[in-house]
Amino acid sequence: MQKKNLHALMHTSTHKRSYCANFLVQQAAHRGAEKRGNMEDRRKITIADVARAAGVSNSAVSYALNGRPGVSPETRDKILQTAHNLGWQPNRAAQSLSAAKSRSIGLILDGDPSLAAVEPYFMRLIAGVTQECEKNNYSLVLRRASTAQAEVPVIEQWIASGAVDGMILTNVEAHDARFSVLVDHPDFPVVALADPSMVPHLPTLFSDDVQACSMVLEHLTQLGHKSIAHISGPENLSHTQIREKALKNMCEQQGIQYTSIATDYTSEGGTAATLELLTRYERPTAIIYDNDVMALAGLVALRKNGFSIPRDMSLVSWDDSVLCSTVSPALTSMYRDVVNAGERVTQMLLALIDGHEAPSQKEKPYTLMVRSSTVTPHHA
Amino acid sequence: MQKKNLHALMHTSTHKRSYCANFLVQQAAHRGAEKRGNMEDRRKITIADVARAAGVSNSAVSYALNGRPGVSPETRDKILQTAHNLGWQPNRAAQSLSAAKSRSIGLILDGDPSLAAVEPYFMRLIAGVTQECEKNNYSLVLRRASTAQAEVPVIEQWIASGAVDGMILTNVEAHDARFSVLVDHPDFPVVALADPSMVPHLPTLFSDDVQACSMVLEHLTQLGHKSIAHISGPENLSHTQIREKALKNMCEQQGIQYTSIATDYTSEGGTAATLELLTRYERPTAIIYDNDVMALAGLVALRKNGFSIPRDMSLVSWDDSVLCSTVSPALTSMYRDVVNAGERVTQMLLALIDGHEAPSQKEKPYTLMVRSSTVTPHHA
DNA sequence: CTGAAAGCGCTTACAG
DNA sequence: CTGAAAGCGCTTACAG
Repeated sequence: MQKKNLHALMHTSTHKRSYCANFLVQQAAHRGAEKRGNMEDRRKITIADVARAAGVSNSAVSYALNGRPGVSPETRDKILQTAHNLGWQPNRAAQSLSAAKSRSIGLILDGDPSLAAVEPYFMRLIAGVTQECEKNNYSLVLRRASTAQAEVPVIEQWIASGAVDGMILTNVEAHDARFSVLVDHPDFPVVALADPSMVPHLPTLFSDDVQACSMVLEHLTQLGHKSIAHISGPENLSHTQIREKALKNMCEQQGIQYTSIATDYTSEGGTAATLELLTRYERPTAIIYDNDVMALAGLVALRKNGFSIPRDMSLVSWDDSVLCSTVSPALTSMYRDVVNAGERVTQMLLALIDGHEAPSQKEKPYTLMVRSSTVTPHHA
Repeated sequence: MQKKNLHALMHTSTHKRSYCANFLVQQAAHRGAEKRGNMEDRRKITIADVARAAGVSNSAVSYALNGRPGVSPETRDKILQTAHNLGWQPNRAAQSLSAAKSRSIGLILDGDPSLAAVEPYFMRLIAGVTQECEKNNYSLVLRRASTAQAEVPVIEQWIASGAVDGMILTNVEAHDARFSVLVDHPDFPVVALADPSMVPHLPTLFSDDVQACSMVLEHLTQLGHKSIAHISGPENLSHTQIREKALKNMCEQQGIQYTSIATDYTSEGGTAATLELLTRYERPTAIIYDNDVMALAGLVALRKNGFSIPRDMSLVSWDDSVLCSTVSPALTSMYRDVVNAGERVTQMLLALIDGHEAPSQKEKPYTLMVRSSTVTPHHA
């Protein structure tokens, strides 16, 4: 039925490109062949098929395919050969059921992952995670929830259903709603991307945001800045809290004026917070933005209000995307290798799944990319 | 036991620091307690446990939980209640094995998904796909390959292992290496995100790039442009070919000078192509970029060469990210609802998996976001 | 070194 | 309306 459709479709499109034409002929031939043995073809090839073809028992096949002792070298070769010839692949569900392992790990996208400001982060993280998964023949199972709270049932399901062997926890919040499920199941492997102080009961891969803060501050104070503002992400995120506290403490210690506004990582939030800063009596001479989208928005907003950048205001962006290096003036920013973090957090999780220890680790340090948006302020 | 932990946790969390310390102590206590009943605790709850607790047979439980006839209303209620009390969740592997369905769909990230230029596209697509998956209780399995060619073994494995019930095909190329595997398995559900003319044997969800081209051209010609350049993505992508052909044809028909340079979607590529354009004898008065990263790079490069934008050159970006609306001048760009495309392509795939027809569909039309980067050229 | 058999947790005809 | 039993495809003690 389907096949007839395809046929018709193909024949009518033959004059489009001879490439298609050829393709279609092969298609047709192939389909013709298929019609015959269809019912039989449908069945997937199992270990029993291989056993029959090789003239051995199922268990011999299993041993051979899993590289275990119990078969003679010759038998093993013969089995491997016929398995390959038949195009056998282990049935995932059967393996999982038998082993009580899914060979999958889970990641839940929370908040709005299509929010421009968080897209690059998640995508890079996923790139790293999948990269490492491929190496170990694991799959990444991706699900989605609107809030940390909404992740709870997904996690419960994962644990009870055995759909994944472990998971990666991102966007940790203070008093995170997910903690209690995880505490109830201390043997479910989990690695968090968060500061250990915020997640004392789980191994974490953490970025050294405190050190990053001190790098930024050192850069700015060396240029002569005495009044600095911080336009941050959402207050309840552990990331935000750590940066906020670190910057505040350091500024106090060094006698630097410090002010901050928490916002939401969006372009609009960045614009609004920047404008709010300008209305304050004492204006800062430098602004640190918690991401690049807000930094760009700030740059544009400042210009519209007659500021020349970097002359009248120095800007630092916390995330370093192409945007920072492409825009003019290029933005000084903190670079963090998120792809690598994805790889490492996956390594840790797989170690945990394999029953090893996975002590918390530090990410590669941030790099401060000094570009054109930070200069010595007027009065200095 | 667990509850006590949580309780304690909450009570102590009144002041920040002691929260951590206390938590650890309880953790330790918890683990200690675990050592005893470990063996029993480890076992997941199965249908047999529920049956025993409810005093019925396994099959009765199965019927009740799956909402099938075969159990009396009272029995059903009792079963559902005890299942819930015990925290039963179906074991995924067992269900998959029995049903020969994984309730998962696959997506392979190819090329370099952490390439700045493709990050937003993939992330939005994934956001849409997972969104729709959640609604239908499906999972998204994500894997990674460096090229279309490298996807082939992954696809073969998926098909033979039953790891996923179907897949979404992206970044289709001319003479795509993946076609032959898919042709060999015509019953494996696949939906492509590509123009039907490039994938005659698969249902597709396609954007109307031809219409989009005509919108852009109409906008530019109405402003008075007579010479237009196109800085495109990689030549072998079906997307690129379609846009290229459409723009070329339309320009010819309307007596507009047309030139194009294929590049790689990167910022560097955009810069280089833009500069190359400037060296040509006849300069265009407007440039269409195939993505926003290149458009921004072009804007900056033009400025560095003394061009005032939009006065000396009109710019159009094909993708509309925050970048386009935030930068100054804001870039005129083509908006495409990729999240929605992700949802719809998933709907199509799930329909196919359920044995329904899934005829090719058109995406929501592009919207031309007219902003400040396109104006009437000097000489007009 | 090899084979017959039980088990993983679910579903589903098939008898009662 | 309900229960006993076989089966999905693999793994793994356990006999030979």
